[in-house]
Amino acid sequence: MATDLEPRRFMTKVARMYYTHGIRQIEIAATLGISQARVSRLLQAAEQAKIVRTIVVIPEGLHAEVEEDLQKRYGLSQVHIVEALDPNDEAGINRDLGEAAALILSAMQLSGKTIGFTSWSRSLRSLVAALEPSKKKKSGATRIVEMLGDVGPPQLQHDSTRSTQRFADLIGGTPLFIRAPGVLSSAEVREAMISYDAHTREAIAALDELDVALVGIGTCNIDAPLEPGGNFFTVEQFAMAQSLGAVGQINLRFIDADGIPLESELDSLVIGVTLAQLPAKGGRFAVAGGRSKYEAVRAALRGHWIDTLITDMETAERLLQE
Amino acid sequence: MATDLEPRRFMTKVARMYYTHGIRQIEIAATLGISQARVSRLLQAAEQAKIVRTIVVIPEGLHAEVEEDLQKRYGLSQVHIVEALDPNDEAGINRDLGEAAALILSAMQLSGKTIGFTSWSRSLRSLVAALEPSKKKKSGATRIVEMLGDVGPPQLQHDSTRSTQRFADLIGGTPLFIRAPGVLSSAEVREAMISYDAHTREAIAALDELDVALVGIGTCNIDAPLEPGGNFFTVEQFAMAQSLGAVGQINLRFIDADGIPLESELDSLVIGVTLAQLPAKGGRFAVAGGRSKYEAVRAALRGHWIDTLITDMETAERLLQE
DNA sequence: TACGCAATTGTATCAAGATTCGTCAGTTGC
DNA sequence: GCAACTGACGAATCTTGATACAATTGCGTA
Repeated sequence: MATDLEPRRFMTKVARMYYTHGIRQIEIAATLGISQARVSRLLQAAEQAKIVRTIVVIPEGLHAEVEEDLQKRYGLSQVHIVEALDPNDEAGINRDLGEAAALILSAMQLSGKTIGFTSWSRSLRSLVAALEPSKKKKSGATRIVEMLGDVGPPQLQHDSTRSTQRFADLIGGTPLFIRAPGVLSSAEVREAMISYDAHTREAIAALDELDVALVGIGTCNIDAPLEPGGNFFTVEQFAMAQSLGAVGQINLRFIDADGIPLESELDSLVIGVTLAQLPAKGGRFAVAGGRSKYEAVRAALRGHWIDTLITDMETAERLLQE
Repeated sequence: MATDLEPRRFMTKVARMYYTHGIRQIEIAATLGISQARVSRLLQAAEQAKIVRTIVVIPEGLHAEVEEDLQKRYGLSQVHIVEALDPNDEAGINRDLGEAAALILSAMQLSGKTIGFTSWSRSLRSLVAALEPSKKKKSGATRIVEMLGDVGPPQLQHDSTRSTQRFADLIGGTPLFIRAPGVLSSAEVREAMISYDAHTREAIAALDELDVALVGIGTCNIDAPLEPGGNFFTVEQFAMAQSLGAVGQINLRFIDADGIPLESELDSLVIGVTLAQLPAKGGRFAVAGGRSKYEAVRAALRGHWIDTLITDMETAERLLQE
């Protein structure tokens, strides 16, 4: 009888009985005339189908003190701190930061804005993975612009493109892709690449009109999934940047320990946002944490290249020391 | 050290480990050096403290067909249907409807609006009970206006006032109370009561500027927590309304089976919103269901006094028959 | 029609999590 | 200063929920 309800309906019914009304599985089974095992499985399915969502809200002001200190110290508009489970597990930290960032972002008013996105950043891809679909009205005026061309191996490029697409879908905007390598072998090739593709030109033009930028902060090393050369900097180029004093980079624009941009011929090889193009105060987001990125994050803060930071507790505390 | 911050922090940490990372309670206990029992208790506490929220999303379009049919049939802008566990349990239905309505309402843009609220309605009080605090910026311009004076015993009046207050808090607006009985013994007393209190006058004035109204739909009987007489209609008055053809009432304004307002001297005894004051199309909300209210809901729909309905499946299907 | 394969469901069992109960530390009151 | 009280905690225990496995159903194919 009740069994001939459509599966989704049935799942919802059971889920509501279990979670909303707090009825035990056996009782649900009894009233519906099915076995307890089935109830258990239906609940699993409901969770799988995202009918049931269990979220852990990080209470506002949990880390209020540290957050405020950081805000004052570096003149930031917003700071969010996530407690890391294991300070050594950078992948885990990135996931956690991404989730937190997703919550923060979904609470923001983004429609109509032009949003720069760095799809190769792991933490930002985590963000997208954690974003929940919201039924906000789609606004065609909202644009999601990639802020850097492709970097790394083809697999990563796929992931990146999918992230941008999904991000745009979830936020209800139009994605603008940069379908060109992020790093090229010479300034001439770079020019050629830009003139080559209309979509890319459109995206690059949009970089001048960013309202919000989700930037990636990186070290001066080549991280795991990236490969030197090809469409990325070579080991030598990184070494050269370091010899100029670079301690980190923001979307592949190198900065020194004080956040001063280090201009070099490397800049002319990159297809992507420049530091000067970053939006005005209030729209410069970074999601970055973990020990390896500490120097880079500090430099970015010192240079005021970001004003909204989502990071882990350990990094936050180190940023406050000295 | 920090007063009650430490436990919350701990709860959050454990909750994140358990729910977000899916670690078993024993393992959490092991890594944190506490017992499994404590982990279990912390998780309960976290749920209690609303740090962990488990919500059952009613998938969009689950009842699409019935909802659309209802929309067309009665010219409604929105219909939401909730599956009732037990069609006989009116209290349960009200809770369910309230929860659903809370979800819908929280997805709406309400800031800056003037919102009429009927605090004695059980389903609307359920709505408030189910509303989650949202960290939307408080807008002083948002006003929550009571649409009816006090009815029923003192306890109910307390609950009503608290509901209105809480609703205003959660939505981020200012509450405007009507601190006067909802039903008076004569038109003269009514006038006197209105002129008596400045707050009440202010609230009543706001009723002319409603953007959204959350109305209560009622039968022509005296429901459990209400008492005849005093600040409510007497049995005789209800009987009189029925003899005029009333099958229900919207905030104590009687209507017949076709939704035609039944004007009588009873109207001059009520301190509250009039049907003419209801906002324009799109802002007339009703949360009502259960067998007893069917006639009244149908009448309200026929008269186009509401255009957004949240009801239960059984009522919805009955509304589509005949 | 019979057979085989896969998907679905229930039974029995096992693991995970909730709860009971006794202990202990910190408070209150006399 | 010493009961009596209160609340937090962990070990043991009991309950609840997940799962392995078997039975059953449904369906396409020979």
